[in-house]
Amino acid sequence: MVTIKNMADMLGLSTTTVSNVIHGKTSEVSQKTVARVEKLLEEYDYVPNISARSLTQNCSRIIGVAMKCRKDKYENMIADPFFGELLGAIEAEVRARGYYIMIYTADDIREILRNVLTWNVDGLILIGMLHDDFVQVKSRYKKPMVLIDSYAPREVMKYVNIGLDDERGAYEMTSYLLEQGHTAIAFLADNMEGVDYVRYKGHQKAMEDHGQRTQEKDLIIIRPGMMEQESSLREIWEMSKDYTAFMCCSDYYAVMLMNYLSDHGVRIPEDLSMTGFDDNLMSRIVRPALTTVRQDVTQKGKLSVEYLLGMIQETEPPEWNVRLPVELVIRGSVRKIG
Amino acid sequence: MVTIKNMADMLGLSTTTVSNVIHGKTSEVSQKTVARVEKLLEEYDYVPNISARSLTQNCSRIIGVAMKCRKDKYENMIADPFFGELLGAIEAEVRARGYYIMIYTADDIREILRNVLTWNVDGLILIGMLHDDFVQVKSRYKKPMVLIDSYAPREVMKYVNIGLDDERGAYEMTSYLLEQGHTAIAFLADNMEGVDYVRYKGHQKAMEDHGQRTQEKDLIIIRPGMMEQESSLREIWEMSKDYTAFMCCSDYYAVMLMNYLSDHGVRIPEDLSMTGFDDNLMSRIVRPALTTVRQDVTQKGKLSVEYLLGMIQETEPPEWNVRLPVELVIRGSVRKIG
DNA sequence: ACATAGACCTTATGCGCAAAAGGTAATTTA
DNA sequence: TAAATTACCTTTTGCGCATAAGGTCTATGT
Repeated sequence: MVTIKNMADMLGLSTTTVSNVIHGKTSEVSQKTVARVEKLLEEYDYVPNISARSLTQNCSRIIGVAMKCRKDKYENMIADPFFGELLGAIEAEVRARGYYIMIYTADDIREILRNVLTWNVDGLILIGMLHDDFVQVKSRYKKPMVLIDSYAPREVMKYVNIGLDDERGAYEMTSYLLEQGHTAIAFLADNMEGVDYVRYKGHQKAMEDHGQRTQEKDLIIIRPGMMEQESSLREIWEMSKDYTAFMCCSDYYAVMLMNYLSDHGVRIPEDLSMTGFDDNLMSRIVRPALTTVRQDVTQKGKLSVEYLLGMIQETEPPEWNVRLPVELVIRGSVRKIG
Repeated sequence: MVTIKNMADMLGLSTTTVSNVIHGKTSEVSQKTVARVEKLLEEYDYVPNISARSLTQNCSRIIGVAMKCRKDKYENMIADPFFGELLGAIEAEVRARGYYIMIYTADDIREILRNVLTWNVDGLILIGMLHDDFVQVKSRYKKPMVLIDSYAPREVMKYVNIGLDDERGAYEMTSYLLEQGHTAIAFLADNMEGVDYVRYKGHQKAMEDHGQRTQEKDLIIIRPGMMEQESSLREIWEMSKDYTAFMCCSDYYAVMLMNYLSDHGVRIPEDLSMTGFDDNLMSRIVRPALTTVRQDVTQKGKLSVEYLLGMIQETEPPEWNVRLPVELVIRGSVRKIG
């Protein structure tokens, strides 16, 4: 490994001078010396050691991307088209700005926290973080953070919170289903803590506004692994007989379900209408193509990096709570009835 | 940030003693002191600074994952289900073994190399690397490397090379198509340098073994971005009239194409049969479900980490050239003709 | 002629950690 | 009883880098 000292020795200079050239502080070095140093750096293709730099500057140029996930979902996490797209967008933007990303996934938030601290990351992007976990992170990690899809409570709003207008998205989707004559709607959600809770609220509101009421039994919580489990899928299939429409909180669930159901003779949308959320690649390639709520995942990722790097450079973000617009995308998975 | 020195000062000990406790070298420290130190470490939730450790030990516990990709594919790279799954598997395995991963993507291999060197990564996983680029990496990076889907030439076989039995996969698929009566087969590939070249060879061999011959015009090279471009898709659509089957080197291409073609009135498989490669989630959810060649991407990722970490710990890998098995998966996208 | 200011260097220091080398008692061994 | 060993510490050094604090020499002003 070639170091600044190597370069300095070869040139008969001090490390300071070489360092100054590297950092473009050329006002303090003669033109001639600058040229000599630059030539040698080029020749030996000098690359600084980030660890060393990180030690002195107390900044690592690393952006941490943390998402809590259950053990049984580890491998599927990044593979999930939604996360993949988001991560890809974040990665591209971070790299374009000369930073690096480090991905942390674990089911224990403390493990994530330990990793973040051990690397001394300059800023953190938290994806889908729940309240209790966020509080833990906040108590130990004092640098800038951006939350994505995290619905943190108001009192922690000193951190940028990027998400969708989830309530509106769900409201519009439900309204659309109602307009198409559906009233027996099952709502399939991940859990009732984060984003999906807000979506459910939007759904409820739309139902009420149209004179319908929601019942607890119509809310189906998808536990991890259920979509890959024959028995769970079967259960949902049996429930489907009571409904004319399934409203899912993600394209992934909708698509997996459509797949299973149509394999078992349920015709979509003739027997059952189906909607998703996100507008992934998947929703476009299935048949019937999925009626869903579009969000701009790339924009989400890009924006979060922009805001975070801004905060790292100590500029106040233009907004603390960003709600990106959603758009109803009508395709072929919903049938008009009645 | 709490450091070893902080801890030592609070206890009236030297940093060495604290460091020894941290590293479990308790034979050199009295029981009583060990207990005192451990209590304080726990209390303050001490986390080592990896940068500092990396400096002294000359190892970073980072595994670099590098893939070259063109500028116009940046954001789609990780989002691609194949890469997502692979990356997810690698990430899970690396984390389970106490290492970290850093992802490097760029269109210029020198930029990747610079990043790898700057972080002093302990080992490198190169995905889909072409020969010339690999030579460049090899000339500057001297630590263990594992190649995935890279078809490096024999002389560099000191590095573990993990891939599929691509030739066999393509051979079997072509044989199947021939058995179903197809002879007018177009072969859609990414380029003729890496994996796809070997697949094409397998295709050719099968054709020849069955008394058919391949012509240059039947080989369609998919340039980046083509699958997202109306004009290119239209071109391919027009070509489709000359064939009874399209054999694609990835599920992604097959699915995107199926999508476009069926939107334009081409019935699959009635008018055109279609096959993929990989057996992604996508291939299962499209209709008709895609006939494809299955590979175990998770196994691929896991194995590459296993081998790499083995090499880092200086054990010779059991194999230098790993060809994972492939399996023909027959679904509904190929029609029997004649 | 002497102070002052720049231009262009170097020396010294410390980031947090690991490990080699060096202590000092208490305990064992021959 | 002296030498050797052991148990349990500390001091010192250096990883590669950035930077504060010092140098020395020349040009400029009065």
